[in-house]
Amino acid sequence: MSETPSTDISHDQHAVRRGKLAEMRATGFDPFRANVSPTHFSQDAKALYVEGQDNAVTVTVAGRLVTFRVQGGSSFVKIQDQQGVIQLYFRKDVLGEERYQFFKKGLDLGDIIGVTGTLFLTKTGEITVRVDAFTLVSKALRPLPEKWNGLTDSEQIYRQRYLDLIVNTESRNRLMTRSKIVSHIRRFLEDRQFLEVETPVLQAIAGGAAARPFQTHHNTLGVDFVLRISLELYLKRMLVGGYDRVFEIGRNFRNEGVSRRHNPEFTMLEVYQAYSDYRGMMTLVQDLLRSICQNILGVSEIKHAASGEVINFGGEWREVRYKDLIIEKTGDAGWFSRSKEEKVAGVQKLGLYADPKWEEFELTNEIFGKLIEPKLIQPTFVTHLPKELCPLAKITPDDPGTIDVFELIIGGMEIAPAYSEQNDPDVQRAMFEAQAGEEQQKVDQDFLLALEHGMPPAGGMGIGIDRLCILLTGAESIRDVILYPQLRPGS
RNA sequence: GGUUUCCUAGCUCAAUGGUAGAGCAGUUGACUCUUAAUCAAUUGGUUCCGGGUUCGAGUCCCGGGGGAACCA
Repeated sequence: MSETPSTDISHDQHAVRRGKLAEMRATGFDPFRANVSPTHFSQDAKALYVEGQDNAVTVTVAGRLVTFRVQGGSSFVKIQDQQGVIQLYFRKDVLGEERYQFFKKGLDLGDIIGVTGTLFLTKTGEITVRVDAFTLVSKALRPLPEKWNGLTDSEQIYRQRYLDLIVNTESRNRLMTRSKIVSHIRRFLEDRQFLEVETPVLQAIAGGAAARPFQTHHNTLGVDFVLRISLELYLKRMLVGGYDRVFEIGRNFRNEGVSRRHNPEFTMLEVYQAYSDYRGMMTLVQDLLRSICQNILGVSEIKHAASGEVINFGGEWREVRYKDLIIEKTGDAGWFSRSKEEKVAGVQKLGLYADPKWEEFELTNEIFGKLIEPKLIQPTFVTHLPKELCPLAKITPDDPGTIDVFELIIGGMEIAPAYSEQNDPDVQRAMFEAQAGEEQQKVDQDFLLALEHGMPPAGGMGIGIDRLCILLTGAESIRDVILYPQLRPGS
């Protein structure tokens, strides 16, 4: 007799689980061919419990095993579904020897099961399902991350988001809040008779913003395309087409840096309303953000994660001119009539890097971006921006150097820019050409043709959904509010 | 792109240049109201990869891969 070298696989959780699966299949049960019909989600089920009436209500619930406590002939386990966690109580005398043994030995943390049973209250006051019958409907062949510390390795959190969602309640809640915010935005706008539309991602010219686009190619047409960097120009064509209130929530792509605040693909909301203007957009965005706070977060103020300051969404929102903020910061009432050399010196004096090659408005905007914007924590409408910053807005009637726009800053971040949209095709063409001259951008002639057919006066607004979610969920990074942030492909 | 920093068991983390360890998870056993259940026993390592220095490298050096923070 040769002794068979019994290889100890007890340390290899993957192998152990595969072994359990093989055993089940050998007895004629394949969990991957089983299913269950849940009658309730976990929290809905718990809500059915009537005080003092144990085992009166029968439910079927399903989810992933996240806690497993065997205690001889009775066991408590917990399963997790979309709504959260519910405790289950398994007893040998209810299930019988064979099924109880299958439960004890066949199941592992991470498995997905369905159970039918009755609701009761444990000694310690937790509503629990007393299990009469159960089915395994998916075997987890890999173990879950540790239960107490969860998953902390940021790389694994992003690459295997599903594990993060299973194990880190905070991530789960934060990303679910994002879904609810987006859904609420749709409802809010639809209630105001805005129509949601979808416009092309593949575009011949990347318009509506200044950013480096991703290049791609259509084989059959034999044409180079870019992925859109903005939604703006196609939505405005909708205004020409007679859709007076439109919006799109869509992905934009910018081939630029990746950071805590930037992902190469990000989600924008853009809204256009005919016969409105940037002041109308102020009301709209205030109402929208307050509505999200009330209905989704259930609050009227939130704590700003970075500064610790409490941001108040109620009350009057501050409104201030760009120019006044710059003068205040530089302490120079004559800043805007200084020469370029003086501005370079002025920027450097404030401790910032200033490139002499920059345009004057860029020098000034460096001060705004680096020293002013990060300090604006409470909701602030910055108005009357220099016209060079955006070629798509109307010039302020009594100040040809500025445009009828605002930038809403909250928590030191630009949350929502809005314009009185330029609808004069000739002015628009001149602005495009001036910009094209500087940056060698192609002019979107097709858009100008549309404007020549007549676009109603309109207010337009954009909201960076990712940044809004950072703000409202107290996240530290854009990666925490994007399910699958961009990473280098793993090895 | 630059600077700094991190990568050790399935997960969370230890380890003066000198025998790679702990908790959880896993395995075996006990336990019919547990709450990070408890108790007893126990398995588990290409220390990200490739070189180098050294009697000796998880640790020091060089190159590469990936992550993070700050800067651009």
